[in-house]
Amino acid sequence: MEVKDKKKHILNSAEQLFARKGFEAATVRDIADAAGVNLAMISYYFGSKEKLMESVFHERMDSMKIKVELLIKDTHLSPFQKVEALLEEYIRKVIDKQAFYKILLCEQVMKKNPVIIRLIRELKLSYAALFSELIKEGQKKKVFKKNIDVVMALTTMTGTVTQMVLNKDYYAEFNDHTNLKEDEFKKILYNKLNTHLKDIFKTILGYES
Amino acid sequence: MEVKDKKKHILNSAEQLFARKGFEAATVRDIADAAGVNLAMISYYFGSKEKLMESVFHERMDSMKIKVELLIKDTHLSPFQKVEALLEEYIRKVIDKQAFYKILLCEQVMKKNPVIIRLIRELKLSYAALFSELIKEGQKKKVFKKNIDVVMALTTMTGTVTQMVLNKDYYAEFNDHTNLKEDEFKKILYNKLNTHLKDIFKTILGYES
DNA sequence: AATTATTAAACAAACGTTTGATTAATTCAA
DNA sequence: TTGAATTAATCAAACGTTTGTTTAATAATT
Repeated sequence: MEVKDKKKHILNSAEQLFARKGFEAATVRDIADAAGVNLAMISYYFGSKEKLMESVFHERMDSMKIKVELLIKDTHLSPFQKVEALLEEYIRKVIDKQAFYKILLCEQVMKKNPVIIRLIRELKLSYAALFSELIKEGQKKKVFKKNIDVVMALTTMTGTVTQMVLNKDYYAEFNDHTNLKEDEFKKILYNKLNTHLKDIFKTILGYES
Repeated sequence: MEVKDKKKHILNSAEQLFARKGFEAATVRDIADAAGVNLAMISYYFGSKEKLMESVFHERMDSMKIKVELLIKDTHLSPFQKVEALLEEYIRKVIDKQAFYKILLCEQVMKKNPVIIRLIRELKLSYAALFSELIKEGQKKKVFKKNIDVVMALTTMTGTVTQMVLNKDYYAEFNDHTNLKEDEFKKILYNKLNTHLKDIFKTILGYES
């Protein structure tokens, strides 16, 4: 196995175990075993357990950033269609990368690792900047109302989706989806979150379809 | 100091440290030091670190349950006023007990301790039952629309409030509230969440004021 | 020949828990 | 109320594990 593949294996195993057990409870021995590599390779490749966590973030954060320019500059889409696209992409990302979003959540609670805190901050600011831009455009075109609270709106978006990832077992139980395959259930979850948040954002933004 | 007071001291310190550092990273020595008691007292009183965590949950969960009967049976309130009351109480609880809600969040991610999982499950089911009851009443009186997704609605409620607790520093920064006293900021947070969620729930429930 | 990758073993530190001795509080017959 | 007997509370020290990390030897690659 190549070195790059081995590193990726370690990162994947670390991501899964950090999400399932938390940073402290997931031992480097757990991670090494899960990745099928020798214990010492983790220090050899990443320096330390802490830096391994930072590597997970560096690796995964990139895929979390939303293609800003593509969305902003697309003249074929209305402001609300752009917001819809933002919602859709965010929901899809979280559902696809549930493990990482669980880690993200815990790190936001602990606020221990300064490198990670900065990365999260940058991600949040980029979302806020993009969303502000979309809102301004909609307000200029008189389809969004004034005095929209950007942070509050994003809080509902991220909060609803994140909470749903945590509650999905209850949701499946409540709606008799326990016998569904994972992919099918994910699709239902995605659709449900999509229509739900779209409706909510119509209210928040003042848009009427 | 009396034994009961000492136990409460330990529970408080444990709650704070579990919220700040997480279950694994918060050591029993940390907790004992913070509570001003000898290390061995924690095993002596609570049996183990795990059972200490369970005691924190048993102690705090009670205050989390919403007074169901009082709300349901109050004939002076309209269905939406009851939903408003539910929202208000939930927001107030989370803002007041932020430390515990952070622990709650992490435990929902890890799902490690079976005792705690069961407690969380019971809490969620009690909220769902109460909320379903309110919705049915509103539908019978023709002020709420049909086909309301209970889990989804509650997910937005809990998700928005929980996420705001995590994002409150960004919120303060964005809205120039960094120089406010904690109590004043809490009040602003409470009011903002209240109006925000009230608006959202008007959409979700179909109520028009 | 020189660099890189891999390993089993060992490292010191920190962990939750227990021990055994000591002190404080409570019980209860005299 | 007294005072010995019993129980409960407290503590410093030590327990055996487990932790993340390092070492030093070996294998593979360049």
